Amino acid sequence: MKFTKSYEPGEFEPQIYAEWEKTGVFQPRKIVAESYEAETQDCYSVVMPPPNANGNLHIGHGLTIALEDSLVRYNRLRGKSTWYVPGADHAGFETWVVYERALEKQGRTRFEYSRDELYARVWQFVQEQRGNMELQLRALGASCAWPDLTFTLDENVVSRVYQTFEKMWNDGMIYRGEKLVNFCPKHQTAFADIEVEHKDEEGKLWEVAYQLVSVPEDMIDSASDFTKREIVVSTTRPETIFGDTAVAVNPADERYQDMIGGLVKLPLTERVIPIIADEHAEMEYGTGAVKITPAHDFDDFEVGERHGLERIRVIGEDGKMTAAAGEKYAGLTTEECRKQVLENLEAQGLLRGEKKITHAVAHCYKCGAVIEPMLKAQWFIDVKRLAKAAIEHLERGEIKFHPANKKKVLINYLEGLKDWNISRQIPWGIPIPAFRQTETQDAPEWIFDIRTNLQKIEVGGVHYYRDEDTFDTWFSSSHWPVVCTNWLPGKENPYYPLNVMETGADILFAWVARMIMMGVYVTGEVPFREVYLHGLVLDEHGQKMSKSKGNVINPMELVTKYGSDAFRLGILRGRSAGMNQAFSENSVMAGRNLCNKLWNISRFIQGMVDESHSGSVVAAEMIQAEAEAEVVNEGAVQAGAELPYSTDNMGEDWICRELTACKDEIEDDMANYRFSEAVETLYSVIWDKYADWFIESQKIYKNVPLLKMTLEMILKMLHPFAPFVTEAIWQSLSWTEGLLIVQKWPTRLVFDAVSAQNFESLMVVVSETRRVLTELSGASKGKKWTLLYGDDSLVDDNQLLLTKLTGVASVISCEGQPRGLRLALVNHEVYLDVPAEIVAEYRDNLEQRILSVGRELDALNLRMMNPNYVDKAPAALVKQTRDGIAEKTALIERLKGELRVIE
RNA sequence: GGGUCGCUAGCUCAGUUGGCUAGAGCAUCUCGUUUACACCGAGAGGGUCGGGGGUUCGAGUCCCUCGCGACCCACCA
Repeated sequence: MKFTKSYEPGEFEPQIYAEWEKTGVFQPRKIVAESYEAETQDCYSVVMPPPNANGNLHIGHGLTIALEDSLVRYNRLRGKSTWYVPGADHAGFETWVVYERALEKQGRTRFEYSRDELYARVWQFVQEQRGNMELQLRALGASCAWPDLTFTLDENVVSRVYQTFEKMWNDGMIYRGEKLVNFCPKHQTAFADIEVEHKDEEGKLWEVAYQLVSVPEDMIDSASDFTKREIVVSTTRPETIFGDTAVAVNPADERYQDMIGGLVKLPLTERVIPIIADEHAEMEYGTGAVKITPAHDFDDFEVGERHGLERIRVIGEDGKMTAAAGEKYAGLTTEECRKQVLENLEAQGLLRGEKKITHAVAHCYKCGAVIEPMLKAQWFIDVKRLAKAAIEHLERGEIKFHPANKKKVLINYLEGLKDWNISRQIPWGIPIPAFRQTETQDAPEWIFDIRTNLQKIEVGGVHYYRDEDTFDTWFSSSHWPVVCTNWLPGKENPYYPLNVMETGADILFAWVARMIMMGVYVTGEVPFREVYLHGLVLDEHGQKMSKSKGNVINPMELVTKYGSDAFRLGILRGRSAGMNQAFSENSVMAGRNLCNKLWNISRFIQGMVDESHSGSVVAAEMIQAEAEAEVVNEGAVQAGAELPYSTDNMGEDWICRELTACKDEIEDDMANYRFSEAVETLYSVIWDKYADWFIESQKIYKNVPLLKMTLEMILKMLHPFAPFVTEAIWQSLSWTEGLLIVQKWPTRLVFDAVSAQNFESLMVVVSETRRVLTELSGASKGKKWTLLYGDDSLVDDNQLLLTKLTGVASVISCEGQPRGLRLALVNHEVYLDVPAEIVAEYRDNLEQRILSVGRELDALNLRMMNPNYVDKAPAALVKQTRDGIAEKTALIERLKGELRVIE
């Protein structure tokens, strides 16, 4: 391959990915087999949160892949047998909604088909749509084990879920109960608590008078005129009046003491209901009296339980009033009914007031419809036991969280968790393996059986009928780490628990909590050792992305435009665990620029390598020989150290030091999931250090073996984050072999510390010279000045390098006769040989500089004058301050000397 | 009602256990046709770290308090 002038990601990415995949490097080296001996230390496992099988990847997936794949590639380079298991989600409800919409477009409804027909149709639909997301994962560079891709409806998933269900069934943790559930009338299904969205909304609180028809006997005297009396209740849902079975007041409420135990006539009906005392009624709220509708309100349901009240369903699953509401109202929508009820109450003079209030209203998270609390027989899991065990493992510190505070948040959630409704009335999902004795919806006897492909089964001569409901997808996906790693009871599995679970912070409760509960329940172990939660990717202004706002960023467009690596680098930068953070194309552009920079660094190095093998080698060697003649390499390499190259100048020791520090930092960052910092470190070492200083210095002193070795090291270190460009370079270089993806992570380099330090000192000379030169450029544009030096061996040894880096005409000794402008350097005697009039022009700058250094000096002196500081601060710090004072004092003296020369 | 997080340069964010003159990317300004790169190079400007108080020799960092913003949980009729 030949190096083009700039890196074109599109020309490399597809082929490179195909080659990785083809050669099998994504597969774990160690597989789970009968004879496998566990060497957990060598294994590293991550499972992908499964994207919707028939969907497209969004920006959140892009972040997930960037994070997970970086971890996986980093650990692969570190020699681990990595297993990154990809997944695809049948996404029960999500997909069902999409399918039902498509069905409706054809003018059909779900009611025209049987459950099995619908299931088959959605299966077909998903197969037709499938595949995009998998291509997109490849485009993002996910180095996952494709042959092990797990679909959430795969046979092994279903059978594992059934085993758990059976275990829970036998453990008495599953029960069927008629309880109030969150029901979406649009989608005709129940939801778990976690799936409903509460939104504060404007509403109205009406006050309705209920006439008393009797009072308790012992109070007959005090309420002799009770027939004229009434009790005014407060309600936000007058349409549910037909379901009222009591009016509740607080037992401590003096206003209503004499009414407790009495009866009222329910307005608009002929029914008579009791007045009861219950803590649920708050004295301060509204009138203090509340109507109780056990079949349509979660609180009232509980009140009803406590008082043994009847549950009357007045709203049906279609969201319309039932016959129980009376023939005048049956069939009306709740909204229409409310209107009529209010009108009729008004007409009868029973409406006593109305005021605006703000209250939380439950909505379907998908369609926004108001959730109707509905009385339904459903399967529930008694989660107390699950939660308790999970909390115990969490409190023992078996899972490390990033960010750490999420552990507390999770425990807090688990402690208050209520029983979990796992029945869903949608056909697309895993059928619940339960059969009832009768054909009607509810039956006294249920049995567990996994023959869910049959509607009717026979057991011991008795017929049983399948429950038509499916599992909540979170019930099956809570098994994800277990099923993806093929965990089996009694069998060693070095990939379970996972090393880390990476997913969005938004599904901490819905998914992470359930995986932990289920993992502990099924395997007795936590399912993962660490959890990394990423926040939401917001748009560039910090706004949530949404279709309606039109600010959605498509990751695939960015990949096409700037390359996969650029996208990955861009999305990782400036991002930390658990935080919702803004994202813009700018950061992707910066990533693209880095890729191009590295590409050109490599192109340049390849050029030097080629040169050293060709005819022009003579010229190169001459320069090098010339350079070496000038260099007195004072810093000896550490005794006993063996180097794969020889260090000929200080810059080489310096870059070895910097690259080693970089390597250490990346290891530290990755151990702590500090992706952004790792990328930042690499960015700075490649650009600000390697390219700006080392490569520049290598234009004078060529050390080809070192150039090769350091470039390889950089490629390896950047590979986890920018896999394509690094592999493309690796493939394009003339001397490298094999695939970069399976190379060995670099080791520390040996360097001479004194030499490295000297180079840094020289860098200061260069920077100062450049700064002064730009400041002078106005008056003396285009002229090339000479740099003079006095008693300065470091400068003396590096004339060529200084000339190259500063762009001066030459660097020569002033031979004891200093002239021109002295640079404001503490440890060096260097002059810029400009005429006196230019030095005079520099006078203002000099004065400013003196003032500024003076201020710094004052600050240091002030610190030293504080006896407490000298006493209590660490000695090293105090010494530093002292040295600083000495340096700055000397510097000021010099600058003042300059000023005197000018005058 | 309970809880979490954030407020640092024009923008988006770093700043790990308190310690040199608070950093980066992008943006802005000046200069630059040095044969790896204009997806570049050299330089510059820009912050009383949300307000107030406290602890400390020393606070962006720890504590208290107030303000603003975001999010999560919760059955207030």
